[in-house]
Amino acid sequence: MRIGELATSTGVSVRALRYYEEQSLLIPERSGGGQRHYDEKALDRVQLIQTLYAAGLSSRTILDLLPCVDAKVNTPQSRALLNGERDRITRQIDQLVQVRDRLDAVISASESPASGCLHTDADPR
Amino acid sequence: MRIGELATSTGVSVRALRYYEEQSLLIPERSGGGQRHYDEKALDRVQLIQTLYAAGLSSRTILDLLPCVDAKVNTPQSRALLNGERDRITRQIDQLVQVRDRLDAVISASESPASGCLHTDADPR
DNA sequence: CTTGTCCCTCACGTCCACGTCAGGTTTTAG
DNA sequence: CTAAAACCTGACGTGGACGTGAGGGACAAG
Repeated sequence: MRIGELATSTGVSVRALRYYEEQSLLIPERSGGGQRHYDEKALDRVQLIQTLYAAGLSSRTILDLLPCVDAKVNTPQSRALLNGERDRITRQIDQLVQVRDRLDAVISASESPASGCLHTDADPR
Repeated sequence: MRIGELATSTGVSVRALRYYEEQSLLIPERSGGGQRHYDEKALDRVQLIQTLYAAGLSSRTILDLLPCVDAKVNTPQSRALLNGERDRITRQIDQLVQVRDRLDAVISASESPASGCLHTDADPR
Protein backbone atom coordinates (compact mmCIF):
# COMPACT_ATOMS: atom_id res chain seq x y z
CA MET A 1 0.00 0.00 0.00
CA ARG A 2 1.12 3.54 -0.66
CA ILE A 3 1.52 6.29 1.88
CA GLY A 4 -1.90 7.87 1.41
CA GLU A 5 -3.76 4.64 2.06
CA LEU A 6 -1.67 3.89 5.14
CA ALA A 7 -2.34 7.39 6.36
CA THR A 8 -6.11 7.19 6.03
CA SER A 9 -6.35 3.68 7.40
CA THR A 10 -4.25 4.49 10.46
CA GLY A 11 -5.51 8.01 10.95
CA VAL A 12 -2.09 9.62 11.03
CA SER A 13 -1.00 12.21 8.50
CA VAL A 14 1.16 11.60 5.48
CA ARG A 15 3.64 14.05 6.92
CA ALA A 16 3.83 12.03 10.11
CA LEU A 17 4.59 8.83 8.21
CA ARG A 18 7.40 10.53 6.35
CA TYR A 19 8.63 11.86 9.67
CA TYR A 20 8.66 8.32 11.10
CA GLU A 21 10.90 7.32 8.24
CA GLU A 22 13.17 10.28 8.94
CA GLN A 23 13.45 8.98 12.50
CA SER A 24 14.11 5.44 11.25
CA LEU A 25 11.01 4.16 12.97
CA LEU A 26 9.29 2.80 9.86
CA ILE A 27 11.25 2.32 6.66
CA PRO A 28 9.17 1.36 3.60
CA GLU A 29 10.22 -0.15 0.31
CA ARG A 30 10.49 2.11 -2.72
CA SER A 31 8.95 1.39 -6.09
CA GLY A 32 10.74 2.35 -9.30
CA GLY A 33 9.66 5.97 -9.33
CA GLY A 34 10.71 6.46 -5.73
CA GLN A 35 7.30 6.10 -4.11
CA ARG A 36 6.98 4.53 -0.68
CA HIS A 37 5.36 1.13 -0.44
CA TYR A 38 4.30 -0.28 2.92
CA ASP A 39 3.33 -3.84 3.79
CA GLU A 40 0.58 -4.99 6.14
CA LYS A 41 2.79 -5.03 9.21
CA ALA A 42 3.11 -1.27 8.88
CA LEU A 43 -0.46 -0.89 10.16
CA ASP A 44 0.35 -2.37 13.55
CA ARG A 45 3.67 -0.62 13.60
CA VAL A 46 2.11 2.77 13.12
CA GLN A 47 -0.39 2.08 15.87
CA LEU A 48 2.40 1.07 18.21
CA ILE A 49 4.43 4.16 17.40
CA GLN A 50 1.41 6.39 17.99
CA THR A 51 0.71 4.70 21.31
CA LEU A 52 4.29 5.16 22.44
CA TYR A 53 4.27 8.80 21.40
CA ALA A 54 1.05 9.25 23.32
CA ALA A 55 2.79 7.86 26.37
CA GLY A 56 5.32 10.65 26.13
CA LEU A 57 8.22 8.70 24.67
CA SER A 58 10.59 10.49 22.32
CA SER A 59 11.48 9.34 18.82
CA ARG A 60 14.88 8.33 20.07
CA THR A 61 13.51 6.22 22.89
CA ILE A 62 11.00 4.57 20.59
CA LEU A 63 13.80 3.85 18.15
CA ASP A 64 15.67 2.10 20.94
CA LEU A 65 12.61 0.19 22.14
CA LEU A 66 11.31 -1.09 18.82
CA PRO A 67 13.99 -3.77 18.32
CA CYS A 68 13.14 -5.09 21.79
CA VAL A 69 9.50 -5.42 20.90
CA ASP A 70 10.22 -6.78 17.45
CA ALA A 71 13.08 -9.19 17.61
CA LYS A 72 13.20 -9.71 21.36
CA VAL A 73 16.80 -8.63 21.47
CA ASN A 74 17.68 -9.50 24.99
CA THR A 75 20.73 -7.68 26.25
CA PRO A 76 21.41 -6.09 29.63
CA GLN A 77 21.11 -2.71 27.95
CA SER A 78 17.73 -3.46 26.44
CA ARG A 79 16.41 -4.79 29.75
CA ALA A 80 17.64 -1.67 31.53
CA LEU A 81 15.98 0.50 28.91
CA LEU A 82 12.69 -1.36 29.17
CA ASN A 83 12.64 -1.22 32.94
CA GLY A 84 13.65 2.41 32.96
CA GLU A 85 10.82 3.42 30.67
CA ARG A 86 8.38 1.23 32.56
CA ASP A 87 9.30 3.00 35.77
CA ARG A 88 9.06 6.40 34.15
CA ILE A 89 5.57 5.59 32.93
CA THR A 90 4.58 4.33 36.35
CA ARG A 91 5.73 7.57 37.93
CA GLN A 92 3.80 9.52 35.33
CA ILE A 93 0.67 7.51 36.07
CA ASP A 94 1.07 8.18 39.79
CA GLN A 95 1.42 11.87 39.07
CA LEU A 96 -1.70 11.90 36.95
CA VAL A 97 -3.72 10.01 39.52
CA GLN A 98 -2.64 12.58 42.08
CA VAL A 99 -3.82 15.42 39.87
CA ARG A 100 -7.08 13.65 39.16
CA ASP A 101 -7.69 13.18 42.88
CA ARG A 102 -7.08 16.85 43.37
CA LEU A 103 -9.56 17.75 40.66
CA ASP A 104 -12.06 15.30 42.12
CA ALA A 105 -11.82 17.05 45.45
CA VAL A 106 -12.55 20.39 43.82
CA ILE A 107 -15.38 18.91 41.82
CA SER A 108 -17.09 17.28 44.76
CA ALA A 109 -16.73 20.50 46.71
CA SER A 110 -18.31 22.47 43.89
CA GLU A 111 -21.15 19.96 43.63
CA SER A 112 -21.91 19.91 47.33
CA PRO A 113 -24.95 22.03 48.19
CA ALA A 114 -23.01 23.77 50.99
CA SER A 115 -20.71 25.33 48.41
CA GLY A 116 -20.70 29.07 48.17
CA CYS A 117 -22.23 29.95 44.82
CA LEU A 118 -20.96 33.44 44.14
CA HIS A 119 -22.10 33.83 40.57
CA THR A 120 -25.32 31.92 40.16
CA ASP A 121 -28.06 33.14 37.91
CA ALA A 122 -30.52 33.12 40.79
CA ASP A 123 -30.85 36.78 41.63
CA PRO A 124 -32.94 37.03 44.83
CA ARG A 125 -34.54 40.34 43.97
CA MET B 1 10.55 36.54 49.63
CA ARG B 2 12.21 37.52 46.38
CA ILE B 3 12.27 35.52 43.20
CA GLY B 4 15.60 33.80 43.73
CA GLU B 5 14.58 32.39 47.09
CA LEU B 6 11.25 31.16 45.76
CA ALA B 7 13.06 29.56 42.85
CA THR B 8 15.53 27.64 44.99
CA SER B 9 12.97 26.60 47.57
CA THR B 10 10.53 25.29 44.97
CA GLY B 11 13.10 23.93 42.57
CA VAL B 12 11.80 25.78 39.54
CA SER B 13 13.89 28.28 37.63
CA VAL B 14 13.69 32.04 37.97
CA ARG B 15 12.78 32.18 34.30
CA ALA B 16 9.86 29.82 34.92
CA LEU B 17 8.52 32.02 37.72
CA ARG B 18 8.63 35.07 35.48
CA TYR B 19 6.92 33.02 32.80
CA TYR B 20 4.14 32.12 35.24
CA GLU B 21 3.59 35.80 35.79
CA GLU B 22 3.49 36.38 32.03
CA GLN B 23 0.74 33.76 31.91
CA SER B 24 -1.06 35.41 34.82
CA LEU B 25 -0.71 32.27 36.92
CA LEU B 26 1.19 33.85 39.80
CA ILE B 27 1.31 37.62 40.18
CA PRO B 28 3.64 38.93 42.89
CA GLU B 29 3.79 42.31 44.58
CA ARG B 30 6.42 44.78 43.46
CA SER B 31 8.68 46.73 45.79
CA GLY B 32 9.67 50.29 45.00
CA GLY B 33 12.51 49.39 42.67
CA GLY B 34 10.29 47.02 40.71
CA GLN B 35 11.47 43.79 42.28
CA ARG B 36 9.04 40.89 42.71
CA HIS B 37 8.00 39.94 46.21
CA TYR B 38 6.16 36.69 46.87
CA ASP B 39 4.31 35.66 49.99
CA GLU B 40 4.20 32.23 51.61
CA LYS B 41 1.20 31.06 49.63
CA ALA B 42 3.32 31.27 46.51
CA LEU B 43 5.15 28.12 47.58
CA ASP B 44 2.05 25.96 47.36
CA ARG B 45 0.90 27.77 44.27
CA VAL B 46 4.10 26.99 42.42
CA GLN B 47 3.88 23.36 43.42
CA LEU B 48 0.33 23.17 42.14
CA ILE B 49 1.24 24.82 38.86
CA GLN B 50 4.12 22.43 38.37
CA THR B 51 1.90 19.45 39.10
CA LEU B 52 -0.70 20.61 36.61
CA TYR B 53 1.94 21.21 33.95
CA ALA B 54 3.27 17.72 34.60
CA ALA B 55 -0.22 16.39 33.97
CA GLY B 56 -0.10 17.91 30.52
CA LEU B 57 -2.32 20.93 31.12
CA SER B 58 -1.58 24.10 29.19
CA SER B 59 -1.01 27.50 30.74
CA ARG B 60 -4.39 28.59 29.49
CA THR B 61 -6.20 25.64 31.05
CA ILE B 62 -4.37 26.12 34.32
CA LEU B 63 -5.33 29.78 34.25
CA ASP B 64 -8.96 28.74 33.91
CA LEU B 65 -8.72 26.10 36.63
CA LEU B 66 -6.94 28.09 39.31
CA PRO B 67 -9.94 30.24 40.31
CA CYS B 68 -11.94 27.03 40.76
CA VAL B 69 -9.34 25.62 43.10
CA ASP B 70 -8.85 28.92 44.88
CA ALA B 71 -12.15 30.60 45.39
CA LYS B 72 -14.47 27.73 44.56
CA VAL B 73 -16.15 29.69 41.82
CA ASN B 74 -19.02 27.45 41.00
CA THR B 75 -20.51 28.12 37.60
CA PRO B 76 -21.73 25.69 34.95
CA GLN B 77 -18.70 26.65 32.88
CA SER B 78 -16.25 25.88 35.65
CA ARG B 79 -17.90 22.55 36.37
CA ALA B 80 -17.73 21.62 32.70
CA LEU B 81 -14.09 22.60 32.58
CA LEU B 82 -13.25 20.58 35.66
CA ASN B 83 -15.06 17.50 34.43
CA GLY B 84 -13.57 17.82 30.99
CA GLU B 85 -10.03 17.95 32.30
CA ARG B 86 -10.75 15.15 34.72
CA ASP B 87 -11.89 12.96 31.85
CA ARG B 88 -8.94 13.90 29.72
CA ILE B 89 -6.60 12.89 32.50
CA THR B 90 -8.45 9.62 32.97
CA ARG B 91 -8.07 8.84 29.30
CA GLN B 92 -4.40 9.67 29.50
CA ILE B 93 -3.98 7.36 32.47
CA ASP B 94 -5.70 4.55 30.60
CA GLN B 95 -3.39 5.08 27.65
CA LEU B 96 -0.34 4.98 29.88
CA VAL B 97 -1.49 1.81 31.63
CA GLN B 98 -1.95 0.22 28.24
CA VAL B 99 1.59 1.11 27.23
CA ARG B 100 2.94 -0.13 30.53
CA ASP B 101 1.18 -3.44 30.10
CA ARG B 102 2.70 -3.75 26.69
CA LEU B 103 6.16 -3.06 28.05
CA ASP B 104 5.56 -5.53 30.86
CA ALA B 105 4.76 -8.23 28.32
CA VAL B 106 8.01 -7.54 26.51
CA ILE B 107 9.93 -7.46 29.75
CA SER B 108 8.56 -10.72 31.06
CA ALA B 109 9.24 -12.33 27.71
CA SER B 110 12.82 -11.13 27.80
CA GLU B 111 13.26 -12.39 31.34
CA SER B 112 11.77 -15.82 30.73
CA PRO B 113 14.47 -18.52 30.43
CA ALA B 114 12.88 -19.79 27.21
CA SER B 115 13.69 -16.52 25.52
CA GLY B 116 16.11 -16.62 22.66
CA CYS B 117 19.20 -14.84 23.92
CA LEU B 118 20.95 -13.85 20.77
CA HIS B 119 23.59 -11.59 22.21
CA THR B 120 24.47 -12.86 25.66
CA ASP B 121 27.97 -12.72 26.97
CA ALA B 122 27.89 -16.45 27.63
CA ASP B 123 29.90 -17.82 24.76
CA PRO B 124 29.58 -21.62 24.87
CA ARG B 125 33.08 -22.26 23.52
C1' DC C 1 30.89 55.29 48.09
C1' DT C 2 31.90 51.09 46.16
C1' DT C 3 31.62 46.34 45.40
C1' DG C 4 29.15 42.26 44.80
C1' DT C 5 25.04 39.93 44.33
C1' DC C 6 20.61 39.79 43.10
C1' DC C 7 17.24 41.58 40.20
C1' DC C 8 14.98 43.91 36.01
C1' DT C 9 13.30 43.97 30.93
C1' DC C 10 13.67 42.86 26.24
C1' DA C 11 14.40 39.56 22.90
C1' DC C 12 16.28 35.80 20.37
C1' DG C 13 17.30 30.51 20.71
C1' DT C 14 15.79 25.57 21.61
C1' DC C 15 13.43 21.22 21.14
C1' DC C 16 10.01 18.15 18.89
C1' DA C 17 6.39 16.29 16.25
C1' DC C 18 4.68 17.53 12.99
C1' DG C 19 1.80 21.50 9.43
C1' DT C 20 2.22 23.74 5.22
C1' DC C 21 3.69 25.65 0.96
C1' DA C 22 6.50 25.41 -3.39
C1' DG C 23 7.86 23.26 -7.41
C1' DG C 24 8.39 19.07 -9.73
C1' DT C 25 7.56 13.75 -10.77
C1' DT C 26 4.86 9.33 -10.88
C1' DT C 27 0.84 6.75 -11.21
C1' DT C 28 -3.89 5.98 -12.42
C1' DA C 29 -8.37 6.75 -14.83
C1' DG C 30 -10.58 7.50 -19.06
C1' DC D 1 -2.28 10.50 -24.80
C1' DT D 2 -4.01 13.57 -21.40
C1' DA D 3 -5.59 15.20 -17.21
C1' DA D 4 -6.19 14.48 -12.50
C1' DA D 5 -4.78 12.59 -8.43
C1' DA D 6 -1.30 11.05 -5.62
C1' DC D 7 3.37 11.32 -4.54
C1' DC D 8 8.19 13.23 -4.13
C1' DT D 9 11.98 16.33 -1.86
C1' DG D 10 13.37 20.35 0.42
C1' DA D 11 12.60 23.86 3.55
C1' DC D 12 10.37 27.17 6.46
C1' DG D 13 6.48 27.75 10.13
C1' DT D 14 4.21 26.49 14.69
C1' DG D 15 3.23 26.19 19.64
C1' DG D 16 4.54 25.74 24.32
C1' DA D 17 7.56 26.14 28.32
C1' DC D 18 11.02 27.71 29.13
C1' DG D 19 16.98 28.62 28.35
C1' DT D 20 20.22 32.09 27.60
C1' DG D 21 22.58 36.12 27.01
C1' DA D 22 22.75 41.61 26.71
C1' DG D 23 22.61 45.69 28.99
C1' DG D 24 21.32 48.04 32.91
C1' DG D 25 19.05 49.04 37.84
C1' DA D 26 18.37 47.68 43.15
C1' DC D 27 20.10 46.73 47.57
C1' DA D 28 22.67 44.90 51.74
C1' DA D 29 27.69 44.78 53.48
C1' DG D 30 31.91 47.02 54.49
